Amino acid sequence: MPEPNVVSWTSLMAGYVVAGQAGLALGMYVKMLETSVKPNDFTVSTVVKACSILAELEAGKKIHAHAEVMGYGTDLVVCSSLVCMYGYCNDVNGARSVFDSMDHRNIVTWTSMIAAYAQNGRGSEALEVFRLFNSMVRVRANDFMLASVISACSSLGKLVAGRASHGAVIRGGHEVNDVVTSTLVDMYGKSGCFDYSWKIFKRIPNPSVVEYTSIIVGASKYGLGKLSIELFEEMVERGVNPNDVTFVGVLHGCSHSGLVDEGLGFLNSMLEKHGVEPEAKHYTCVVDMYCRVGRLDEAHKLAKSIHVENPAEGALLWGTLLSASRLHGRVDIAQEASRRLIESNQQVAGAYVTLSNACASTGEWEIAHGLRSQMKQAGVVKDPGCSWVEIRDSTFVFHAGDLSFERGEDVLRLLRELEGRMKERGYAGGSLGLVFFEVEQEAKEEIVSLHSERLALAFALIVIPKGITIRVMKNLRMCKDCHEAFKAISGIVERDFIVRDVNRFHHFRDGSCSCGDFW
DNA sequence: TTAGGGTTAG
Repeated sequence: MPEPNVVSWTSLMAGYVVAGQAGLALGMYVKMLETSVKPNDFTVSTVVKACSILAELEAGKKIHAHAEVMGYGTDLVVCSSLVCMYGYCNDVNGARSVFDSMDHRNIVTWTSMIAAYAQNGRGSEALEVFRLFNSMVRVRANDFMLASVISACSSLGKLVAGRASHGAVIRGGHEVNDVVTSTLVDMYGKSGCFDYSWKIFKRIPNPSVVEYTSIIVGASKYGLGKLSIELFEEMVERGVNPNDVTFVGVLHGCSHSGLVDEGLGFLNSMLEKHGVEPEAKHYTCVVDMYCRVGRLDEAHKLAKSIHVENPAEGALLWGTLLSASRLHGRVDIAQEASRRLIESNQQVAGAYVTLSNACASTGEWEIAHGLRSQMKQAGVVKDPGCSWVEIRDSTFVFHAGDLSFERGEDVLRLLRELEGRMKERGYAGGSLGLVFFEVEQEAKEEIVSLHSERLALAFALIVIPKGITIRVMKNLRMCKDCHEAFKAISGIVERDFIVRDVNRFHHFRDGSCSCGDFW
């Protein structure tokens, strides 16, 4: 074209974006600025989208500034694209400030804001914006918005809100939308209702890779490793190609069900059979797999050989090994793992605490105390974790060892009783977290170091009236045996409430029982 | 010629 105009330039950039060449779209924008053709609002929205895809925050900010100067700072579409861009680049506050600055918003703007929160692990704020949308806007949420809302519910384990959103999906006729169904499969799986997940999944005529992956991840988290392998095989047979996330899902399943050989088989088949290059996250699953069956040295050897792309990836890898070494009393490996975490400035507080606990568990009290002092001196503070349980509309939060809540005494009494009965039946002591320490040579003092999850569970057992079905996750950091014993003793058959941990779905972590057994 | 959604290991 002898004289491309603004529409020609913008079309070309939009074409690059569609074709997955967002970098080239940005390059074209730079070229365009060298000509006499001025960008318009359409151009700006397009390049902002390119920045979103590339997660290029700095470029995005420059374009944002430029847009303000050119007078597009109040345009609805430009602003919506900016909200989305800041969200994709993990600058949620940036997204919110654009959102707040807008005089007019439409459903796309609202959805972008909700998604920005949901994608950045800020589910409660996502739901808060959704509530605001419902109170301010007379338009009904559509499939795009509901997908983000349901995703926020699953990250929070909010089954009540998730069910309500499912209702909105049905009323709006969005059940056929595959993005929506995959969020539902995921949400029910993460909220303790695998049977619902399964029902929804089974009704999908031709599940996509994401829908298959969601159900595989769900099965894996439930300790149904064999089922997750069967689902994987079924999807391959049906010609659906697994992706990197799918492999994380099956490897996770193998790891949590003690299927080491099967897991290694999957790792080795990834590239050859399925064209998916194994990454650090896949090797991390395998490290976890070795750890759960007590093969710490192999896990350690593998961890050392893995190339990590960034500190966060390394933190996941070494954090896995660190907690397993603590559980197995391998102070040597724990020391190396925590050193690596601290040096890379990742989860520093957690690394100190876990190493200190590892030393304490092998009786090296002086080192354990020394590490705590070091933390104090360095001003490193560990945020206490918590668990919570939703009963009807209320949420009850619990912290480890803290009994200062209503009916705290009753909870302690119940746990003592259950613990006593488990011991009578020959299960290892400490399985409910009541630990006895030698204090001052002779006196034995009971120190309550109850896990927050168990407080939440016991509280629910007391508060939920008899006659209501109680369902318990295969969880609570118990091995299979202790879990079965606990279920039998406490008379729990099924569950109707869920105990949540702040570290997302901690309680699914079977295989790491405090009795020390692995399976 | 423009903006929005899903699955991921400790």
